[in-house]
Amino acid sequence: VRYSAQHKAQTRNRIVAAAGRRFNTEGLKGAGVADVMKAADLTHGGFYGYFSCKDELVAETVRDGLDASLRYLKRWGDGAGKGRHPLHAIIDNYLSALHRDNVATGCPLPALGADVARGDRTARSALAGKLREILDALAEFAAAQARDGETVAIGVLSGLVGGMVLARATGDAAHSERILAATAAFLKRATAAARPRRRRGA
Amino acid sequence: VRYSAQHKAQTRNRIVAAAGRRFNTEGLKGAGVADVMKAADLTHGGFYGYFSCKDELVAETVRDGLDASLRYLKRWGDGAGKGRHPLHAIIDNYLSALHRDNVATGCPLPALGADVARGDRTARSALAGKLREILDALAEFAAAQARDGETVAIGVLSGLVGGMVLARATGDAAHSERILAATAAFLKRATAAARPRRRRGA
DNA sequence: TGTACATCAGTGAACGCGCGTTCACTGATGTAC
DNA sequence: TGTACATCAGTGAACGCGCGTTCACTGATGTAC
Repeated sequence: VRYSAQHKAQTRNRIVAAAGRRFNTEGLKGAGVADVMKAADLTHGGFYGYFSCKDELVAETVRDGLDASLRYLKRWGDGAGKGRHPLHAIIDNYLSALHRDNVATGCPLPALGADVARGDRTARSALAGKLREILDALAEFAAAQARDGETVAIGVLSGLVGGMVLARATGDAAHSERILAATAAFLKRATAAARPRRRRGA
Repeated sequence: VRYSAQHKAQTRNRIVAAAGRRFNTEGLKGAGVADVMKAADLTHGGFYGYFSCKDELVAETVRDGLDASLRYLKRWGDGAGKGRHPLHAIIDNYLSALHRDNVATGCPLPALGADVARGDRTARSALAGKLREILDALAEFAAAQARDGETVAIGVLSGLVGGMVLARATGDAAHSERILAATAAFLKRATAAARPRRRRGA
C-alpha cells in the first residue's frame, strides 16, 4: 500500500469543495472539469480517478453543499437568543448582504437550483434528499410557534431562495438591498403571525 | 427598398421568441446561437445581422420574457373574482403544475435568474428595469389590503420565484406538488393576514 | 539503517465535438423603365 | 404588363477555442529485505 489510507479520500473531498465554489460561482455549465481540478491544485487528467463523469461530481457537490447549508441553518436557529424566534435568526442570516456577495461559499439552492432542474436525475435526486432534511430542520424550528410546521418551513425556504435569486440578479445595487430587507421583513411578519398553537417545546 | 418595412422587425421578434424558449429550457449557457436560430427556422450565420453578439440577444430576451410575465400577472390580478384577493389569483396561477412543467414559455425569473446574476451588466440591467415594473404592479394589487405594498410585493415575488425553483429542482414528483401547494398556502395566508389599512382603492 | 522496488496518485498530450463569431456567397425581393 | 437589376435577408463553410473524456506516462511513496 502506498500513500495513507485517508489520502485519497482527502483529495476527493478537496475536489468536491473546489467544485462547490466553482459551480456556485460559474454555474454547472460555466465551470469545467479542468477548471475545478485547477481550483483543487490538480491537473484535469486525474479527475477520472475519482469520478466516472462530470455529472457524478455534480451530484456529489450538490449533496455536500446542501449539507453545509443545513448545518448553517441549524446553527443559526439554535443560536437564536431566548425570546427570539429561531426562524427569524435564520431569515436574517440567510438574507444578508454577506450571503448575497459570497456566492462561492453560499447556499447552492439559489445558485444552482435552476441548473439542477435542467440536469440529470442523479443531481435532482441528490437535491431532493437533502431538501427534505433542510425542510425537516426548518419545520422543527417552526413547530414551536406555527400550526403547520411543514407549510411554514416550505414557505420560508421558498422566500429565502427566491429573495436571494432576485437580490443577486438585479443590476441595481440599492434595489438589491431593498429586496433582501423587504423579503426578510415579509417572512418574519408571516412567521410571527402564524397562530401559536404549540406542538412541541422549543 | 427590398422586403416590407416590418419584415426585418418580425424576423427579429421571431428570434427573440425562440431564444426565450430555448434559454428558459436549456439555460443561457446551454442554448447556443445556432440552437436558437434553428428554433426560429433560420441558420446560424444570419444571427449577426440582427444582434452584435449573444449577450445582446440575452438582454433582449430577458426584457421580452419579463414583459410577458408582467402581462400575465396583471391579467391574473385583474381577473380575480370580486371578493377574491388579486394576489391570491396571481399566487395560484404562478405556482401551478402547468407553469412548473412549461418552463419554455414560463417566467424567466426562476428559469434564468441565477444565470443572469452570473451574466454581464446589460442582462442584469434589463432584468432590474422590468423587475421594478413587476413589483410596482404587484404593489398596486397589494396596496388594497396591505400596509406596506412594496414589502408585500417583494415578499410575494420572492416566494413565487423560490417556490418554482424548488418545485422544479427536486427529483421527487410528490414533493414537488407539496412545495407548490405549501408555498401558495403560506403566501396566501401571509397576504390575507396583512393588516388592511387602505392606501388607495382597488 | 540502507536500498531496490512495486504501486498507483497525479500528469499532460491528444481525441472528437460544439461553441461564438466571421465572411464570401446566393437568391428572392420590389422597383425602375 | 414585362423584364433587367440592385438590394440585402439569409446561407453555410470556416476560424480558433474550450469542453468532457481517454490514455500512456512519471515519479513520489512505504514496504520488503
